[in-house]
Amino acid sequence: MSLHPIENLTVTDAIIDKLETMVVEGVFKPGDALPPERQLVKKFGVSRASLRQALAALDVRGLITSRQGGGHYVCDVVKNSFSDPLVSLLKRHDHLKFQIIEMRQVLEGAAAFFAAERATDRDKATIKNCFDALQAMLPNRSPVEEAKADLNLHLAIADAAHNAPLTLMIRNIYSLLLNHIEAHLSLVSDQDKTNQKLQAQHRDIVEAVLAGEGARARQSMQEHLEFVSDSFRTNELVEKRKQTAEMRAYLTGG
Amino acid sequence: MSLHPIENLTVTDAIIDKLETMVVEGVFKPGDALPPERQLVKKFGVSRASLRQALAALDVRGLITSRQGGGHYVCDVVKNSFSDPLVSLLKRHDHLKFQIIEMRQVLEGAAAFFAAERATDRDKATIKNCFDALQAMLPNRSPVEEAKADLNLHLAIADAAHNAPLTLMIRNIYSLLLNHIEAHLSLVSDQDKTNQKLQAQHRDIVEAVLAGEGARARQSMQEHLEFVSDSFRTNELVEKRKQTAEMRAYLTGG
DNA sequence: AGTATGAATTGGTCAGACCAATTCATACAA
DNA sequence: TTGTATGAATTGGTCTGACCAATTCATACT
Repeated sequence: MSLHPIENLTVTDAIIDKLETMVVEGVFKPGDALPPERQLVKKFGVSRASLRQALAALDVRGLITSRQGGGHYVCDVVKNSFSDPLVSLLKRHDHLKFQIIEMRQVLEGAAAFFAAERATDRDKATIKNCFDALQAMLPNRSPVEEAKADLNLHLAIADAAHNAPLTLMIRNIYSLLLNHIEAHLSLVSDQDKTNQKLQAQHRDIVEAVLAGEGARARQSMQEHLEFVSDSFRTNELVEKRKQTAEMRAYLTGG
Repeated sequence: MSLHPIENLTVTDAIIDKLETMVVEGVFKPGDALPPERQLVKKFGVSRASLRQALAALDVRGLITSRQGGGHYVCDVVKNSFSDPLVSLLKRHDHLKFQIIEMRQVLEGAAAFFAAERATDRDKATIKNCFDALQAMLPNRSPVEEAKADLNLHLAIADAAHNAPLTLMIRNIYSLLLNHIEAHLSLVSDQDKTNQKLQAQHRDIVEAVLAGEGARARQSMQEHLEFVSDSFRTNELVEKRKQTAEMRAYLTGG
């Protein structure tokens, strides 16, 4: 067993490649323990430092997990597709979420402004349809469907801004925040007061856009997102309290 | 099952978290070199092995790249999910350039607003230094240097907004438009009237930011970029006419 | 002035030691 | 027999210090 770093310049990269291959080829199956570090070191003829760097890399990639005193274990590789650096950053640095939401206010505010100034008749029809669909959904109370309809309205407005990069960016932000948005909407789905406010805000935005009043459209959109952002924060606190309660129950109840 | 991630038990994880935070917070900006390993070791009070394991993890995550004998460099993390699609779009459709410039107005306007509201004394000092440097450059008439100083001022303001995603996005847009910006600045470098206006606009922006007047900062920034954008268009037309003339001469002259 | 050289800097690797958590065989007790 | 302590062996986590290899940069030379 020889490690020939041909394309890989560093020993560490070669080890990563080797181990990765072995996992993929099924030499080590999911759930299996890797041989102990000191054994791998002998087998590969490398230092423990290099080996451990490689193992750290594989850990980050989600291929293995490690337990001190236990060993290194091959993971059930499932969620590897979600490897966007921003996603993982977002999970580890929660405050970034609110910075992104802040940026969303800026971008969607601008989109609403441009939409009011540039929307074609076709755009306006689409926006109105989305709004009607969202409104017709009130008696339903299906958070998932409502979230989808809500999203459609916002995207219709973004499209009407006729600025492709802007639309693209707004879509990206939505995909980043999708989980949070869905969670949030299902939390507030039974709060009548909140829902009424949201509907009123949506109506205001749509009216402004259809009337071609750019400044008012931007203003309404930003106030709307400000409200959503606040609700976000509030319900996040509620969620944390719930988790605390569950944890307490788990620890005391056995 | 764990409701929330267990505390960081290992030194390596703590280092990863630390460095990640520093990158995200903008302590190290994209393209910057990290301090040498031996220096970080002293600063963090950890061993080089642990530090290097953390660096390996950040490398896998795409936050940094390393060159032997060179150093560790911060990557443009947001590039992947935000501006990559933009690059291909821009190459395929040139007219998108002006839509991107439009978005630049939106983003930098917001950045100026936030900067006015949030800039620390340190931020303000940096902004003022950049402005002074730009102003001191007038007699020089070196378009390249002036472009760089101009860029620095805008980036300093973006940093002062204290919104990491926003800052990165503005940086990305600059890297997208860099060629265009340099070309434009060398075209207008001998137009005294234009330069005077640009200086006055910069002064107005800086004053507003330093005075903490958000609305005025945004307004000034947007007017400034509107002016730049117009100049862009004009000089592009000039350029096209030149090309047309050359083409005609080529065809008729033989 | 341009270039070449070599020392200093900096990342990459290695070796050996010790610490901390886990594992597991053994001995003991119910 | 079964369950449970106990403690040694195993195994991952960390530290130290040394050396190698690529890069960088100032210096001297042409």
